[in-house]
Amino acid sequence: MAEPKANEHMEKIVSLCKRRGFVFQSSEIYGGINGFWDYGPLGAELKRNVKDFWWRSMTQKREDVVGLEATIIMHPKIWEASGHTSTFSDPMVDCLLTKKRFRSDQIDPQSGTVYFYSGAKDSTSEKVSSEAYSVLIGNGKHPDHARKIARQFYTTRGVANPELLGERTELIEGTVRYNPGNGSLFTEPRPFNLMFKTYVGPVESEDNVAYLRPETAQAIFVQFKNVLDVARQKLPFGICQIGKAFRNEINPRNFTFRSREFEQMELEFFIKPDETASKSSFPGEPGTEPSWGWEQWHKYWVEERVKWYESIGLSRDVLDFHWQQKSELAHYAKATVDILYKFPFGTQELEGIAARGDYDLTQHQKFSGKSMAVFDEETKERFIPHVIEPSAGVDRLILALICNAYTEEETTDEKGLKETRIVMKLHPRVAPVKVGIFPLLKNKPELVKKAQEVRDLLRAEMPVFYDDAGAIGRRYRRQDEAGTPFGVTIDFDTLGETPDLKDTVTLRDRDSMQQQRMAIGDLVPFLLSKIR
RNA sequence: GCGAGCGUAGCUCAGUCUGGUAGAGCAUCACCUUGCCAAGGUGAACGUCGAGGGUUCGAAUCCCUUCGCUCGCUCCA
Repeated sequence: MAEPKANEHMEKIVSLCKRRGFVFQSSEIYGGINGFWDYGPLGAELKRNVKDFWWRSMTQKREDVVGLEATIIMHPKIWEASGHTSTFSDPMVDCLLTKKRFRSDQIDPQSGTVYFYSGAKDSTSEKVSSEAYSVLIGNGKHPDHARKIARQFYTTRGVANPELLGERTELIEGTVRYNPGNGSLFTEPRPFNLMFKTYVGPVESEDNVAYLRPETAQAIFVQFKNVLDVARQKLPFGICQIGKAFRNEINPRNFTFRSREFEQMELEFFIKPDETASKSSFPGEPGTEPSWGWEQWHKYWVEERVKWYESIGLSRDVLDFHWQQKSELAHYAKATVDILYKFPFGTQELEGIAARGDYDLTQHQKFSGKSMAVFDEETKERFIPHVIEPSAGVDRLILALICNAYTEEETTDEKGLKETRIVMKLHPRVAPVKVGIFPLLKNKPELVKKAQEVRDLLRAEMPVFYDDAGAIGRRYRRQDEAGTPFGVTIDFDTLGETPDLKDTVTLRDRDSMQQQRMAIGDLVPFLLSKIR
């Protein structure tokens, strides 16, 4: 049974997240709030490290990508142009019999005879349902069709042997209130707006409705021209952004995986349309070939992103890839590749890399009336750029890193007793704390003093954690759970008990538990080489 | 949103059926001990039993409502 095991595994991870301060439930003392999560001390550092590393990799280390930080609340027209206002607020209905959900605007109007019932009573017990119900059947069909469906419905309402009450019929035309599949009545249409709504200004009127952005991408598109004007970039080039987005999810699930408030790291990489690109000069610098068409750029970014995940410890064998079929593609996309991680609760998406064509800029040109076209000096052509969009969810990446790092190791101690060592094998680049610093013994002031000197030396360069409480092994194990990749212990040799070893410390590796002797002066360069 | 299960200390859980003023282990803090891989000693702190309401002389326990979590369905432009 794989299922209970996966749950058990996930529960251990959730438990560790709370115990060590990676993730807390938002507003916990008030009972929590569904779909919102906070990061504790270790989680906040981990997330910051991931975002900083992404930002450095995407923009600071590249010539051809610049950054942007836009507001969460933007002009509501943006969401009309992007299609979110219409597709995010469909009225939905549920079939009362099968519970299947439909968009009420996609139901084909039907005609026929409606059989109404006021309720049903059980023929063998006293049980009664007084819930009204009705069934639509095609004209000329036998009434028993309707009665059969109605009896099924009342059975689901707890009436085991329903005897239908108050039957009456009515001819009806062009209704969308009944399930075309089985004739069952739907629930009342309920609006489903996945965007969080608010009002700009003190008056709550329809004129000043605004939305919390459901994705960060649109901000980049609407500022495209401004960035192009100031950034001294030529196509192809990109604009990236890290920021919060909000979706009022129907059903948040799987710990932080699907939250209502989440953070995205997105790049919109603008390229020439294939016709223009094919006339452009070749070759350029690696990663900036101007003559590449969208398919080459798309592949390029998929590969870049996979390499990036590898560089923070998510190797190709824990990732999975899904090239979306034509039928799965969103309305704006020419091609989409999902990068997925094998979570304990299933293989789920971390990032989507979409070739969006010129859909977004064209929409904004249409809705704003402002030209989004650029002029290409080389080919003397004007065109609306096309876009490749690698869009990653930060919070689900953090969860993937945590799941991937969580390791239980069976070890045997000196007495031959089996014990479990829990280690968070986070990549040193993203680990919240880089090094733990320990005096071998607390009750020897010389050791403590020297350890504090080492702490101060290292603290200037990286996050450190100083601990002198309890046995040394216990302190190592505590840092194992926090994911701290290195431990430095100050012992009597550090103080010069063995003259050759004066001013050296033991450096313990979290994953192998191996120790090596290192001069204090070598610590900073060594550690920096591991964490950068 | 529907259905099922669950909610007691920081964590894992016992106690709930059979109502009588709250327990264990681990973790935490202090001191001691500890010469390199946790769980030695002493002491301390920690829960209005998810919340609200009801029944009762008395509710963690029974009833109702609600919030949260998990699973299945649904949803995920």
